[in-house]
Amino acid sequence: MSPVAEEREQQRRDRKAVVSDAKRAHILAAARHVFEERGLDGASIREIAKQAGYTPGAIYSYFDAKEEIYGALLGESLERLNDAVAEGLGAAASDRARARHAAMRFYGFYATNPRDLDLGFYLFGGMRPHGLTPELNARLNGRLRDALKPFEDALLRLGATQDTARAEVTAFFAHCVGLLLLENTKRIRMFQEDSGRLCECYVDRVVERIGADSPDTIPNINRPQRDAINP
Amino acid sequence: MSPVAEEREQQRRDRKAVVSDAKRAHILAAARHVFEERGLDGASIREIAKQAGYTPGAIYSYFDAKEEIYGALLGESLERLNDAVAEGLGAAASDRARARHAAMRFYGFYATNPRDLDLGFYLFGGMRPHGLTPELNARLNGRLRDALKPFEDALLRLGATQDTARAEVTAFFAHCVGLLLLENTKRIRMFQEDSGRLCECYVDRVVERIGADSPDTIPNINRPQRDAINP
Amino acid sequence: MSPVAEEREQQRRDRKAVVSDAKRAHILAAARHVFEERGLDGASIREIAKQAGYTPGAIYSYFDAKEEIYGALLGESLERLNDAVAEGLGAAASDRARARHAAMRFYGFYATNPRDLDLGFYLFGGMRPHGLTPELNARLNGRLRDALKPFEDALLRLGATQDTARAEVTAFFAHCVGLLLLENTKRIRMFQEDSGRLCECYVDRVVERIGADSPDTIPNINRPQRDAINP
Amino acid sequence: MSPVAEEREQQRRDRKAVVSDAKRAHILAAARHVFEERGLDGASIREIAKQAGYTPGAIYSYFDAKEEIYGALLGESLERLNDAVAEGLGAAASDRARARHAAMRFYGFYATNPRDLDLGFYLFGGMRPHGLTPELNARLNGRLRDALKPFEDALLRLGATQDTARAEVTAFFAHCVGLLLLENTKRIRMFQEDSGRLCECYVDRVVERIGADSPDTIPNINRPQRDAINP
DNA sequence: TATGAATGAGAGTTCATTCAT
DNA sequence: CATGAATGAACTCTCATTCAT
Repeated sequence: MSPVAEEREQQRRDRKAVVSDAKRAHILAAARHVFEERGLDGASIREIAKQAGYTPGAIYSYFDAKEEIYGALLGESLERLNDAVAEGLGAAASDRARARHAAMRFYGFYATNPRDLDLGFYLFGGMRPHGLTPELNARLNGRLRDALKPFEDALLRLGATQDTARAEVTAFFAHCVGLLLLENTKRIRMFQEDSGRLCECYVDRVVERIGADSPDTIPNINRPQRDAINP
Repeated sequence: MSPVAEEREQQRRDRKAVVSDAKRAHILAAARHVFEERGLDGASIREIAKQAGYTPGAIYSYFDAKEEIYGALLGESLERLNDAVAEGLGAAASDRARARHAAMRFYGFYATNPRDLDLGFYLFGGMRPHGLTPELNARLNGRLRDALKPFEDALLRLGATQDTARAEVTAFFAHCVGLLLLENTKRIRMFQEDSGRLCECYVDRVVERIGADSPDTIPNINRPQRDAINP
Repeated sequence: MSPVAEEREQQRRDRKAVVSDAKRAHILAAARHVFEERGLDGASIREIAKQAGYTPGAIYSYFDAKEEIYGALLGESLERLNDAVAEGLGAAASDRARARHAAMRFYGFYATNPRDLDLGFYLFGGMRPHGLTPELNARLNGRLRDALKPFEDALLRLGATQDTARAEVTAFFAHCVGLLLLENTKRIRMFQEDSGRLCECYVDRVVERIGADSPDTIPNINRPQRDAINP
Repeated sequence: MSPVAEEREQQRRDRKAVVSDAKRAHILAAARHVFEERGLDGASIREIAKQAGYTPGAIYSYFDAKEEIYGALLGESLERLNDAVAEGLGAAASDRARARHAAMRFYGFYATNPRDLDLGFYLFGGMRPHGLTPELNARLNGRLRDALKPFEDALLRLGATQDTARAEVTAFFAHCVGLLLLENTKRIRMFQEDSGRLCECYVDRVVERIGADSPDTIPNINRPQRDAINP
């Protein structure tokens, strides 16, 4: 094939790939939509296909199995999470602020997009052979950790040891997840509390504890009373 | 009807009710068993009936719908939870100890019986028309709060205000739930942490914070270092 | 339970069992019908159910899997085969006649019911996990051998050794199967031959060969020329 | 069009035809491969296309339907069968040897390539609208007969009449097919016999019977005992 | 010629639920 | 009270085939 023809061929392939990717994304969007409306169990291939304007069989041109769709959905979700955490992080004026920002952004992402949390737990929980290969699993795990990295880094900068930082991040993650679940299932109302405020409280305490010896560049005038969650 | 006949009729009804309750309990036990072995999705009416020694149709003599079984199961689960939390509580030598005991027992129950957590979240999450009437829902909510009451009471005794105690209990509940979920989905391994230890840490901090002015009757020699989770 | 009640209960169970068996047989008949009309591949659960006047799911009250239907069909077929072979065998006047009768009845059964041959080969060929358990397989194999037993016995009576009899039976079985297949696929026409006559020829030769030293009680006047298939 | 241009056009057409035929053959080879590995049912157009390095749609440039592929495959198979039978036939030292050679080669081909037998029976059995036109059917039938011709000729040379030869060939073909089927479905093991030996036995008997009056040029010292299959 | 997305039909199977008995 | 057959809808997934590009 002549170089010219080769290039044309390449262009054609690219064009096709672009279209194909767009359609895949479209199906994924439909899947997310269905999933948001009817939950994970209600999200059948039929329903996803219908939403996307396809027949069920057509879906299998883009995904090998239903679980692969979920895998892709989770991957996408984690990317958005990372983006959300990173956004505005550079503007933080101090390590304390960075820690708070990173943590609250993490929380905020899932507070705003509750279905992404379901997705994460469903998939991280138990997956069928297809869809979540060990490699994909590792990659997704990595992206989750990535999203918590900024918080961890800030803690380290505040003087925490590696071990302490890791433990605090883990505990924070758990706290977040718990609050979010309570929020999603409306359980938090039962306790007449606001999960966002509780999370902020928790993060502040962690930051105070870790950064006790590291004077904040901008003194934290607004939050003097930290003896109890509810002053 | 003569008073005598009326009494007899009542006795007959009572007898029937006792038998019926026993059978209901038996089916519930079977359901719990199936549910523990195969998870929520794997637990079909057929399977539960088989386990209980019945045919599928028979189940509907005792429960109106599958979800009602789950509701009953959750009710039962919450009773066991309350029992677990109460057990040995009287033997605690101090309010600090009572607080720790109540909290860790709560955690321990779900750590030991992970399926009960699933159950709780499945049902508290979203339920179909049958199965979780508002009244039942309220009752179950109440029992959940009951299980956290001992912890709350201990905090109050340690000097917390009503608001603080409620907030701390809520936050603790969330923390617990988060840790347990991470544990169940093996996510906690990802962070190379132990959820039990993290929970203990969390509880200790709460107790220290609240009980700062209330000297423990038995000085807590074994846990002097509370500056960081990972010393 | 009183003996009377027990007996009644037993009767009720029997009645139910009879009805159930009849329905099972009805489904089997429908399956055989579908199978005869559309072949093994065309015989879907849906089609069988429709034929039997059921919805697809109902079939699974009687059979655990599609292949179990085939298994049952084959079992039934082999019973009919055995019956066919046994019929009129007692009336045979000599061992030679018995041998001929047993062999030709075997052939005749499959010549008359070509689908039963398909069934046998499909199932004996390769079966999925369900439907043809090793035990069932062994039982079916046994019934097939049973159907050839009368022929084998007759050969033994005619003086064949055990080994010779077994080999002759095997060869006869193969010959039969080959002829029947050619017949069913109309290949035999291609050769302008009649498979029934060829089979008779084959059997006669075997009988002559084995029974050479064992004078027939009724001299076989009608078949003097055995030098070639086509005299 | 000028004669020159016409010739050029013809050349172009020829070139195209050659290329097309080569690709067709390539697809056929892929189909055979798939079919050998996964059987008739497992051989999907998708799989064949993948093996051949094509996409499913491309296959339809060369074959109108899946069944046509099978038809072509069978045609090819029969050519190979004819080749196999012919090979080394000239070296046979006597008519008896030729007969034995031709027959056992026929048997050997299918014993070695069991899938070709499946193919033959699948197609010769029942075919859908496409794939096996009467003409193709006639041609394939012809090739099958061709493969049996050498055996028939040898029998004629040994003195058989036309009718006898045809009948014997038919019977042999059936015997072969039966043995091969028993072999393929492992049924022959059930009888603890070896199908190859049984076939040889059968052929020897036919040859002895037919060639009784025609002394073999090379006396058959090695096979003196022909009174029973199992001496 | 080749692509590959898309169709439409269909496969086996499962399930909660109902209901005559 | 208990049975168990039956429903009807749903499930994921596969396939031969078509067709615009």
